[in-house]
Amino acid sequence: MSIRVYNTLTKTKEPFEPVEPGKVGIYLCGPTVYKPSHIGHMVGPVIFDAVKRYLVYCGYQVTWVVNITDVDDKLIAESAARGMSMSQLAEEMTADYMDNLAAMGIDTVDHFPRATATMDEIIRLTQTLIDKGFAYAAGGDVYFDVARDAEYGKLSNRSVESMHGDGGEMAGRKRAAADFALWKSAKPGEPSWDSPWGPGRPGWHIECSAMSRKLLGETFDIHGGGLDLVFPHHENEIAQSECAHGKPQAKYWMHNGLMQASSEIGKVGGRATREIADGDQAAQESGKLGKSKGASAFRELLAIYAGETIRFFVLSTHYRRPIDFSTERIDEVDKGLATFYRFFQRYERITGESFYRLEAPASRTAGDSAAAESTLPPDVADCRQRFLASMDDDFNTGGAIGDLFELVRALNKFVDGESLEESAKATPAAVATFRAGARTLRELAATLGLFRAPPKAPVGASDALTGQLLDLLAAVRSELRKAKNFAMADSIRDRLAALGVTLEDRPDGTAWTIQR
RNA sequence: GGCGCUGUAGCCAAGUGGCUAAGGCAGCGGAUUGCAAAUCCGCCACCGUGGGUUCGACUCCCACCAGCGCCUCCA
Repeated sequence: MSIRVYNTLTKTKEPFEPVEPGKVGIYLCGPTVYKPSHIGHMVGPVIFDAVKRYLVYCGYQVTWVVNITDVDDKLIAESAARGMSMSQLAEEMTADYMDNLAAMGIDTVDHFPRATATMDEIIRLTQTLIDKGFAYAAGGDVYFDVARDAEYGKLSNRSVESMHGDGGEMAGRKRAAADFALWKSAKPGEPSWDSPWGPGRPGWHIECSAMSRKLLGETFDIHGGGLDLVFPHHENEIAQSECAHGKPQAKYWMHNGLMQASSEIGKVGGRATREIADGDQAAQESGKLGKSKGASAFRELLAIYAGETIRFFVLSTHYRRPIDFSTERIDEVDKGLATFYRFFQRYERITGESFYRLEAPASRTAGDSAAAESTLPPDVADCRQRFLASMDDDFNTGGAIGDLFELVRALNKFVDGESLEESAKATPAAVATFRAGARTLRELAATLGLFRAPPKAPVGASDALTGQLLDLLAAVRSELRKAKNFAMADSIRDRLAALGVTLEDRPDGTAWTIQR
């Protein structure tokens, strides 16, 4: 009954044991805020939100840090192109990022440190590396001397010799092409900070070393990020932090697979794609989102889908696997998600209370004793065990969601078997058992950040008059059905269906739902 | 070229050295329904190809094929 985590550093699943018993520090590489976020930027936060919730559920005290890199060459270029200051641009894009996180229900991040607010620590860390002989100043720049770090390359499993880059535009100042900048001198007109080496700005990787140390300490538990960051970003971060501190930076390195844009062309198959790929612009869009011009802003996606739908979509696959992004795929998981929402309505019909107000155990131990002490519908306890086993195994959210589907089915089956929707047949004991089962669903889903609040009502449904009119139509139709005028009753149902309203005739009346 | 990942039903996707290989979407039967919807039950996979290890592999090893990522822009 212990959690196991896949560690990029060792390429194996390891038992999860925090550096300090009971406490967990997580650092996730956040965005460089120079453009609005796209769906790829949400993958890590969604996954680690679930990781944190699950760890908290398991009794750990978790501190989760997501950094905001608000100084960088890309920010300088973009702000210049837009004719605004770098800090203005950063502020705007940070707000966009925060809005997106909020829409996704990601409210578990404890700290959002900004690079520009960590400048003292960055400069001190750079100085430490120079003092210890791991870095050198050259013409206002400071570079990390890769040759001095015997362990360089251990994360991405590559040797310094194997790197045959040209060293970039600053190659002339570097001792070796693989050396990377800790500090970059400012060109005229660029934003800059004073430093012992003259005015300049931090290199790309140093800010994460400084911020993680500041908030989580020299050695913390989990460092996360996209798979694309393994090299060079995390490799360099490890080099900086570990050479400066003389101890491991993070115990576990977790990397999530990347969201890939999937176009129709990309799906045609290997050969066809190959042939097209050479010259066709569209074919290039079927690839990595970060590079793709086709990756639209995340807020546009949120205009179509509820945050919960996207969360469900991301979590339905194992985090280390790449996910193909397509609206068809999202539509598909959305249909599965609707099964849960229907169940919640069913729950409300039976118990008279909202599923969302159901109090469930917030910790695993509380859940264990609740499961042991209360009478549960058949299979519910098994589903719970399988769910926990899935999550324990490297946060297998895909498997866990499968277990949730089985749990709902067990609950629905119980409702059918006990005729709980017919008040004459529903016994208080059976309702209590049902409620305990629903509580289990709520308990487990909460660890994935699912079903915390009712989904936003579709457009129109929030309009009181619309609801009243639909109630009226349903009532009229009920009269028609009683009078055996089925032709007219069916016509109403068909015509409402054409408008996107589904009617369900139940023993106790007719329910309507508005499709998106 | 170097490092690494993936290949499971029409589609998406978990998973295990050996009972009937989760789950979702789609489809097809059935129960239920005035008919539907919803719900429940049932059906639908020999796990890329070829070898090897083993009493036994989808699961381990090798080769091959296909797709993908990284090798200093990238969550």
